[in-house]
Amino acid sequence: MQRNTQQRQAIQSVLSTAMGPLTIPEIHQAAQRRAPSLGIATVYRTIRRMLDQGAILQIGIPGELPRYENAGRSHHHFFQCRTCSRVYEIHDCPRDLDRLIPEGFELEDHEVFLFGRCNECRSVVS
Amino acid sequence: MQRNTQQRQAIQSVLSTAMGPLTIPEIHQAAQRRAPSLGIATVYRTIRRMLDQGAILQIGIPGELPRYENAGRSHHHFFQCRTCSRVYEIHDCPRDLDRLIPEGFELEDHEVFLFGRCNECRSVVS
DNA sequence: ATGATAGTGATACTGCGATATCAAACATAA
DNA sequence: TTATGTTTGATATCGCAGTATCACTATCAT
Repeated sequence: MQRNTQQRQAIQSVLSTAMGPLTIPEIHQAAQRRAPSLGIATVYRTIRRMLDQGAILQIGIPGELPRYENAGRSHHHFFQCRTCSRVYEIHDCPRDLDRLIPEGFELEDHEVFLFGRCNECRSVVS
Repeated sequence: MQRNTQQRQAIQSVLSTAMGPLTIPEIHQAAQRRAPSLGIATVYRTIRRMLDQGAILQIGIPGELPRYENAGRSHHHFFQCRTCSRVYEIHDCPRDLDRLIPEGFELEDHEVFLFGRCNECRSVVS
């Protein structure tokens, strides 16, 4: 039977308050604020179990480590800042994607990644 | 000085006639029709050199090996078939992506991946 | 034709993300 | 409080994409 440990609480808390999907190292670092001794193996184990249970989803971004976010959120896409590399959720979606595909093809799903500079990084004088 | 070998010609030919970006194993397998003894190390070396020279571009698709395509093509996106895993180019683009991003953010670039079933796989009786 | 040298193929090695191992620590039922 | 069995942290190990090595081969200017 599954136990409710400090470490798991820390990881779940980090994922619940995240602004976007996080990598394993990001989760590890953030969760150590609540559980200082947290080891990287526990992060991998916990994330894998949560994936198996369907509690979180894996998000792949080209050329990056896999990221994880809580399941059950509404359909969304991602914006990655080219300065700080952070990933933000976009709660909107392009329309008419069906018109893009060739005749005879069947569209089931789509992913949209936007890249640029986030609010915070733009306001830094460089 | 760079020499024009059978192996390089085979790899360039494969990339020029491809319907979409190819992985290293895909390039290796296809190029072996023209250069049967072609080794995988030569494919890696040649692709790396062509990347350095700007002759090809690297395309990352979430959860997949990197793919490569000739540079200088017009802006396009990708469709991946969930049955055969092949990737096709889409010569069209969603509009109005600027409206998706939050206030204060700056959009520089975008990637769109479509997933579904290609013409060929749909026509197979299953 | 031939010599200089860039390129090739086989394979050993590297880098690194992810997993397995195991003794110690902790959570929970009784 | 105690016993049981799950979880943890440190670290060894694995898997695999990609690179380095090196003897041999092929290209191409002469």
